[in-house]
Amino acid sequence: MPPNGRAGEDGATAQRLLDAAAHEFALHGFQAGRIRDIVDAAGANLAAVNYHFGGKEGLYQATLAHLARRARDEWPFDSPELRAMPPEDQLRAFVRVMLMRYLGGPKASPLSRILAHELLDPTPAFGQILKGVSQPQWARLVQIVRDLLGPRASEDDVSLATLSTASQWVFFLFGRRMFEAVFPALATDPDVVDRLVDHIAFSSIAAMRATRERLEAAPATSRPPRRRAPAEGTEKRRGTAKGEAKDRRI
Amino acid sequence: MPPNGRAGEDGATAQRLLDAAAHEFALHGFQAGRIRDIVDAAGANLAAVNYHFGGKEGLYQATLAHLARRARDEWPFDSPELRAMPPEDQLRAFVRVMLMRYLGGPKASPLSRILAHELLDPTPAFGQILKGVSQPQWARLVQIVRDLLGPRASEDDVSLATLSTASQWVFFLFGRRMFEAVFPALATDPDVVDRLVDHIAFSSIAAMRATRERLEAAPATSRPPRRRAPAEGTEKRRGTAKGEAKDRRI
DNA sequence: TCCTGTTTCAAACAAATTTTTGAAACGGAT
DNA sequence: ATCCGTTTCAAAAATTTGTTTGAAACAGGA
Repeated sequence: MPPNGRAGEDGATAQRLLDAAAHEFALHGFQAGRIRDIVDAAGANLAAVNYHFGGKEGLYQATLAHLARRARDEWPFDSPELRAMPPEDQLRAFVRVMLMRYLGGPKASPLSRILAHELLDPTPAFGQILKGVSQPQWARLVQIVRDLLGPRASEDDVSLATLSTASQWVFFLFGRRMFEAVFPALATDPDVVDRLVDHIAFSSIAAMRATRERLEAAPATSRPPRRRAPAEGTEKRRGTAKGEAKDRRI
Repeated sequence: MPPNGRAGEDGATAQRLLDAAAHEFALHGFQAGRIRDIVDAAGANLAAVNYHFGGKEGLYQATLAHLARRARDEWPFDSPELRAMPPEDQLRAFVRVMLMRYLGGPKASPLSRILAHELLDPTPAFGQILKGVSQPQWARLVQIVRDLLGPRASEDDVSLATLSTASQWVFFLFGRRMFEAVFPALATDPDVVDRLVDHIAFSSIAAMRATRERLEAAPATSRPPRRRAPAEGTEKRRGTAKGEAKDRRI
């Protein structure tokens, strides 16, 4: 009989399963990820997943924990040395780390891709991964942006500028294939990442400088001039009511 | 016996199936989308999908075709009137259309979300949807950006600026949940879309203006100053070899 | 060596999902 | 009214995929 189901990262098999699971879940997400493919890649028996992790969901959880731990070590986006630099350089360093995570080829972070799947079709683990992985990064970036925008910037100004900046690398979390298809010349440049870092840092800083100038010119409001009016934004979710099948989806 | 399996959009049932399928596939993608949920939502029998579309894959194909046709009509991003405006206004209009597609609540385009799923975990339909849906939009945007950057801009300059601009709305194709979690104040503003349009247009134009100034100041090269060096970018795909199960995935 | 707890394995099992089937309902034309 | 092609339906097969099982292999210590 299995000890309790609850195991973590002791045996060599369990370790190989975690690595293979990271790959598979990164590629296809939780629901579409096949545990048969995982055990094949890990050279393990089908029952190993249940023995070591108590099931597919347990393996997923363990994989997330495993990856989160590794990501913190391998791609630090914060450090005392960084904090000592001017905000422009802090931003540049931040951009580099993020782009390496997303475009860094074999070194790219599977966790990022899993987060992408969770964003599109969340599982119960969504909240946890958002809080543990994304929030710290956003918080750090918000600090940098606030420095760049200066004291006149409102919270919303900072939020908007943070979004615009981050989106320029978050794009590659999803859009790598689109990038390669639409801009093949750029995408095949061996220096892509460097050129992207340069460009994103340059244009983000330029945009924020312009915003700062606007804010410091007009002392009254902080919202840019409006032109048109109406909008809305809500959307349905998959109801947990309607006694349907298992709720592997949120 | 089914006529041939090949049907399109004649019967009322087939139409309802298409609508329900658009919703389901937009939410969960092809693989995770359940045909049982589709027929339930459409008030049709389980066998109807096979009768009318020859199977789940046929329904998916038909849904894509159906949505592509509708998207062209409902959210035009190009027109003679638009072309007559100054490029700044063209960009603003473009941003608005795209944000409405992604954040427009019930009016948001299911096709966009399906594209998102395809980007993350492509099916054989990926090429078709990229070519038919995305490419025209990118091409139009590239034109606008080229106008804004002026004649000194190289192809790569245009590509980079296009990416930076587009990424600011493409973000919301995937990141809506993140947006809501990280910037709740902004996300619940009833005027979000308008504020985002204003901000994205403003900061994109500011960034491009800065790039243009840089280009026109230094006549020689067109690449911004470098700082660090190395990088790479490749990644494995799921091999079609290794006689595995059906290749619903690419 | 023998015992004991752990790990691996092939096969069976179970649950969920897609596909098929054969009959019934339907609707218009003869 | 009857015929015939089309469409719908409930039920059953087939497939895919996660889980369980019972035995065998393994490892370390009495």
